[in-house]
Amino acid sequence: MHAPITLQRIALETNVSISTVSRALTHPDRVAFPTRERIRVAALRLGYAPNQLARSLRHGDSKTIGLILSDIMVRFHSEVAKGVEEIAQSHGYMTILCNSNEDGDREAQYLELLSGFRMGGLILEPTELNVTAVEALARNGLRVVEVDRISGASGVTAVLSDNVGGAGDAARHLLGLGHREFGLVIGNLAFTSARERRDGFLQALQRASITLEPQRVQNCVNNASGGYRATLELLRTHPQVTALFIGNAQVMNGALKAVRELGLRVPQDVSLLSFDDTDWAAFTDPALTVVTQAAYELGRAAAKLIFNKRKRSPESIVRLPTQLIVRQSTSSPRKFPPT
Amino acid sequence: MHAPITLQRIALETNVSISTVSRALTHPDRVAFPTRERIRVAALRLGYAPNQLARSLRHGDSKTIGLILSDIMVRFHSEVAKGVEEIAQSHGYMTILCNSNEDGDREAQYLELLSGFRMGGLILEPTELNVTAVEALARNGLRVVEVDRISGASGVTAVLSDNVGGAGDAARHLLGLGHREFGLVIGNLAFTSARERRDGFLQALQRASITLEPQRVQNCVNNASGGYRATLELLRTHPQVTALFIGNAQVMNGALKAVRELGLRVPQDVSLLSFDDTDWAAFTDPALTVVTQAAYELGRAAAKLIFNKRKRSPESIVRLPTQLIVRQSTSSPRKFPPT
DNA sequence: GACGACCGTCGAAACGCTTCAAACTCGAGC
DNA sequence: GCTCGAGTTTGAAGCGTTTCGACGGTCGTC
Repeated sequence: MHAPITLQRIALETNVSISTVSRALTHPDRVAFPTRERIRVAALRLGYAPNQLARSLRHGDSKTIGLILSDIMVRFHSEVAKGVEEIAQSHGYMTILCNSNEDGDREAQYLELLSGFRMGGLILEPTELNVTAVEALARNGLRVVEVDRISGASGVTAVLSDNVGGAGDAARHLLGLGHREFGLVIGNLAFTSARERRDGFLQALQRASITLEPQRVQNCVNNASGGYRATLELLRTHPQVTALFIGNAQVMNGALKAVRELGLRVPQDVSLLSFDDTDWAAFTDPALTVVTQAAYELGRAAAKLIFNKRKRSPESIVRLPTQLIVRQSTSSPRKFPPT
Repeated sequence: MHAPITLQRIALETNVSISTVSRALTHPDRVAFPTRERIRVAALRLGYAPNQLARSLRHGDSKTIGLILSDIMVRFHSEVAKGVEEIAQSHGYMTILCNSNEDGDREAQYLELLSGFRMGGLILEPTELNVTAVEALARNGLRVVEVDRISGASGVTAVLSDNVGGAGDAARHLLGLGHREFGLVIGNLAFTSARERRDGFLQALQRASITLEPQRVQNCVNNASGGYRATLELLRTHPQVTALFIGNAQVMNGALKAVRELGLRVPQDVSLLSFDDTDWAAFTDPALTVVTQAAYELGRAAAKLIFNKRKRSPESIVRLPTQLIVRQSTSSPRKFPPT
């Protein structure tokens, strides 16, 4: 409960001025050796830790970057977070993590608070509700990088998965197995990532001259119960479906539950393929065929854009490839063999 | 790239002093209505966001709490993080998240940096390598709460699962099924959580007059490959084992892989029971019997201790109950029926 | 009509740090 | 002996905010 140690205190102990203490600790070479040592030792003894607030205030930059995620408990997001944190740490920056919970108000609140921290940069998984606020930050010179999806704000860069390509791979895999009756439980179509996955899948089908009625594309919230309900609904109204493309791992969780409850066997009765790999995808029954995103790399790439002082190319979009991992949840359709 | 908006700027625009602007925005009731409105409108128009650094410097407290986790990608940890963030946010605090990766140096580095932020509190999953640093922080008046495990530092409080009780439940469940030949793949025994789980399990066995040779308790690093190797080793040297108690979900992941590779059927050949529930535990083949921790609640409880200004009871330990969830990975032993 | 009370506003100081220009110290050079 | 300059150290200003004591004007009261 002592008062915190300041430069002032060290100055008193060592009989030099505050400015000398400051320079001894931050630019040791510009201070005579004996003085420098005396100060160093005193600082160590007293357990001096520089007040980062004062330091940042003076510098006008706080050596932190902000990270606004929708839900840290979702593995994809935490993987992004770890990538960001990794790069930030290697540049001596700290990461301030905020959970928006896909809530526009909360996101707005964080945006305002973070902008008051004079951060080195901001990385976010945006909702589409605060476009003007984000644009304002970018216009004020803050580096903003969107990840996973884009809000449409101008002046920001983005790091995204190649959703169209990944979904296309998924479609081609299923087509190759002979499927012709598809259903999509795509997640929340409010996000560009979901829309891109849908479009990528549908485009690939179209090349094979297959079009899908809109009712076969289920929009739902990005969690297990959303996926559960949407899957039940889709399979109830379209029992002829032999292959389900699921938009992300959270939704897949609910889809699995639904399929089990309906007593459908995977992949004999219905093939299942989703975006996002997880620790457990290989251990589920059956092991899941997935399109995996390079989440960790997305985070790293986003953070690198913050620190890449050179290239000031606004509004560029970086796309990272996805990868199809074929396991046991997809196979040729039994109900409706290839025509 | 405009210079950031400051009180000064608003003062100029509205022809009042800086101090009046400040009061108009933070204590509106102490400023005459017309002035207050003029200022409010100007601030809004200019997009003023208070410089939190200056504000915090002045206040001597930065409205943030620090959170040092070992690995945000592990679900247990991210769940804790979300709980912490939830409570912090409800108190108007931001959470600064740092990943120590179980690396003592990195933890030390973060401890120093964070202490310079004059935070409202610090929550960490401690290694045992920085006890003195943590004690110093606590002595300086910083509220420190350890979560999941304890470092032994004095002056800090802790929020932990009832590991002994949970492991005891696990043991009693397996004993009840008739198992007598046990093996433990407990994770990293450097942590109190792992030691408590081991001890809880062994104590329960002892009550049933069963003692375990030390070789049947495998220490390993807390990740899938650690669990994989340890499980292989254990089952190689003790093929008579009919039930495996696994220390956490990461290790369980590797254990599952090992058991599969050995061609053992679960639960016919070997029963599997681990700490930590996950999204997927119910979907693995077979669905996993687990002892689940209230991770989210652990995080919330830890954060509440930070904000609980009243009770200044140092070194208290809060224990949260665990729950045994019986699924299909445990059954009566086939190889060695109950004696 | 003068005095005190009160409301609203202002100026200045302070939070802890960095940095620039100025000042000091010494020894070398003439 | 005095000057000059290199090498060190110092004082002061300023980052943007909050807050305290002071100040000026208005109004009620006697």
